[in-house]
Amino acid sequence: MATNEADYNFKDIEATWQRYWKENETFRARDFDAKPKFYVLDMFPYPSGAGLHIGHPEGYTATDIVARHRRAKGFNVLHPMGWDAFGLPTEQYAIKTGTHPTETNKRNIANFRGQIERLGFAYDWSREIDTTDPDYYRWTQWIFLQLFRKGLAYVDERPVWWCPELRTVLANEEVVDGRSERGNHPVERRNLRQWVLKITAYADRLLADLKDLDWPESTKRQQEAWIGRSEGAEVEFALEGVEESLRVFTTRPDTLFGATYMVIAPEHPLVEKLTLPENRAEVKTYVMQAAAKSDLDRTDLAKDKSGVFSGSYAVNPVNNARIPVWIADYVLMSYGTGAIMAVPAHDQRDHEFAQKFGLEIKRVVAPPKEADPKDEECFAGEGVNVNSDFLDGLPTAEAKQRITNWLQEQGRGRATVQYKLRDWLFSRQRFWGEPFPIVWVSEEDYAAIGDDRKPADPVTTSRDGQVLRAVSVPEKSLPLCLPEVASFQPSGTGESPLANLPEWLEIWFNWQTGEAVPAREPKPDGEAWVRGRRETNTMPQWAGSCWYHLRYLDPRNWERVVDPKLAEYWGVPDLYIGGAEHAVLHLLYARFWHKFLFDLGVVPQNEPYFKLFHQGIILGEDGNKMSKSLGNVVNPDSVIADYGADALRLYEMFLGPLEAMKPWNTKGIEGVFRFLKKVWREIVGRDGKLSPKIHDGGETNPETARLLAATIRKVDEDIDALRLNTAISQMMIFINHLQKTESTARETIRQFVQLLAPFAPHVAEELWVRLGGKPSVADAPWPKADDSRLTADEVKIVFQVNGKLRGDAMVPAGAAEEEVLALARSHPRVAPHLEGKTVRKVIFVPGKILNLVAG
RNA sequence: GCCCGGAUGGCGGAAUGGCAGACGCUGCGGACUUAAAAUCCGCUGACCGUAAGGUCGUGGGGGUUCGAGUCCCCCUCCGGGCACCA
Repeated sequence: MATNEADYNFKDIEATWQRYWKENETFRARDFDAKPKFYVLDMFPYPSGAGLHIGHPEGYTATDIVARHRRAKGFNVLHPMGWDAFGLPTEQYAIKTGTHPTETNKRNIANFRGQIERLGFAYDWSREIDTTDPDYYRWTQWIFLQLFRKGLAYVDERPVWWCPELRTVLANEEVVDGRSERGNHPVERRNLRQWVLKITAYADRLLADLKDLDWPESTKRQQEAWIGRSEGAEVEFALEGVEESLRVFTTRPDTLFGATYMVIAPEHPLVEKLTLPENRAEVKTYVMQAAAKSDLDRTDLAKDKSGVFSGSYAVNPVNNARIPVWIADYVLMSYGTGAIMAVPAHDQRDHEFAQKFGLEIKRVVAPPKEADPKDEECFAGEGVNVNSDFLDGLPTAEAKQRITNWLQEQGRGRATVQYKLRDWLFSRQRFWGEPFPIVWVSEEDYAAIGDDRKPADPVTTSRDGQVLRAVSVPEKSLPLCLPEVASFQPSGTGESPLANLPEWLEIWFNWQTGEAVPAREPKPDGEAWVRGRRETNTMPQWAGSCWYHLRYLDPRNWERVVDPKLAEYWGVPDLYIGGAEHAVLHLLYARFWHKFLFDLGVVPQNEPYFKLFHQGIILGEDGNKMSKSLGNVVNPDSVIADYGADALRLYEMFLGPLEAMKPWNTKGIEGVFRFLKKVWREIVGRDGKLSPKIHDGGETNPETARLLAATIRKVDEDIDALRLNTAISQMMIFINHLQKTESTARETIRQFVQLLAPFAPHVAEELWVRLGGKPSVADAPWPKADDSRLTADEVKIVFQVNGKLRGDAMVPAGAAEEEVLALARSHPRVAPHLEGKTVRKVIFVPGKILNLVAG
């Protein structure tokens, strides 16, 4: 017991019970316990220097309530917490102050952990993980090496997003409207050599398996749209005067007869060959302009079409029509084949282009009669083919089939599927990330190195004219730790600060043991030593969070990512709660890695998160997003100081539906604080002893018994459905009722305290003890609702006349229609409305309503 | 432009097609107090009415139904996502 105090002293109570939970390891999850397991996971935070935000406890409280509820219901609950600690702010701080990120990180984590502990969450801290801990990133590197060996990690020079402010490249997913997702800095296209993960190899599965996931529909749709599967056909167009043919992708092969020109992207490899001498100057200018255009300009909302004629012609395979080949930046090199057949009569973009440049528009699909006549000009819908020779009269779907078969027979095309999803750009030019466990060696040395260090197809680059090939360091030698650096500034050459460390970078490398010595020293003896250069890129912040849900199962395992028996026992999270902002970043990447690990046999499930829920955003009191500049930021520490953690937890849940965006209201927290004080007063008398209202023996007040049963049932169901706001309302109704009663059975109030415990655990522990319970209340089995109390002898029937409420009456539960009808007719408020009318129809819903239709 | 989600008192919100506004906040009135705080009690959608009671009312318009906040169609506004992806 914390105190013998008469008043609700949340400070003492919360400190006491937090200490109790820690000392007794109350929330330790037991491996292989015979109870059914329940794994509930929060998206782990980035431990920023700013400390915990008021939004963090929202999701964390929700999972905590679920975890404590499940525990009370007899589950072996795993509820862990950790740190997604690689990231830019820590590194920026290091650049500014010279403080090593490890130092900053340690401090920030201690601060975050303290804040989280003061909220009283039932985490199993023995499983705490930190993505920047070499013991953790060792396994991030290990998974990368498996990807590398399977050919799913490769190096490619390609136009990538470069952020000059951050001095690093960013993935597609990290760029929003031409700006970096983190920090909102402008980004530009640069051709750079980068590590890329072949997430596209999993595109079909990432899409198809969405159907098995219990996720918010909007998030599933976002992923679906991001993966962007479209079925269509590839068609080969012969080119005049050029040997190569031009391959295009189209989703509308049925409109092939309407193709009146072709467009290739300015970056298309055939631009040069297709440009006739007299067009050269113009094309060159255009291509250069397109290259200089920022992507924001290129995808500008105005979308003013531009392009130039190459001078060359292609041949439409279906009718041998000669059609001009244009170069235009509305065709993207990065999608499909970088070339299209333009059908201006049936594609909006082609139509705009054709109009602007006076190109032929040939209609080949007749719209259905009900189509909007203003679509006459350009009809992109489905209809019936016309002007299409052997396709005439066929509806779109059949025409597609027919022409695709024809192309296949002619060897001029085939059915294909395209995805919008691009491979995942995986390298960053930063210090504070996982180093790639990769060494670059010469072609000759590569040949001598064992196959278990290489992918089937070599990953190759060139440096200063020399061809280099990538080999993995031996798994046994992991982790490859971040070296000490003098400066955290990126190198001036677009490489990470690691490139500034010749001792670390240029090495003699023993490919069998992973040992390395600086290259300036003499080559050590032994056959396995080769000259090597380390990879200087580091992994993006997403890497560590791709698999952290697995490490919690077995956080200190030195031999494996996770013990298969533990992976089997705990499985994947039964509930995952976190923000919706990760819909296509973390949640897509983690699915990819998890599926890959499934394929390797490391885990027995093919998806990491079957049930996902997004908590909403808590806005400032003024209804705006909380921000320092608006001065509307609410600090959790000061709320805890003023009202306590229990009140904060309760209030965040009481604000509204968990998934909703809702404003903070300082007055509102006083309401839940008042509720806690009322609960306290019902149990603790003014003298600090048990309230004299509490009696032993059974509950004597039938209404109390009924309301208790209803409350148990509602709180139970609401927690399962994450309707935590209405669960709290119900508890308020219950306590308001108790306040009006003369006396309450000890057992009644004990059960109520159990219901409160997941929401306000500290005060519940304290009251539980004061009621004679043995700590912890978390160990007490969840109360069962006495359903017999819920079936009343009498029910209220509402009387309506013509659908309007006119009165009500209590009737015996099983009352027959005739009885109720008689009551209604004679009801003083109903009768006047029936005067002079005949009842034409009676609708009777037993136990609910009697509606008289009269006229 | 396309795809989602939403709109309910002064505010946050509640409501298996069946009493709209639970619960909380705010406001008003009252009790306790020398006083204040705290606590407790009552009222608190709009309009008409002394009252009993009545009329209206869930963004707007239409529909289905004995009955619609809830289901269907159209529109407005707000939020989110995608956006030249062929």
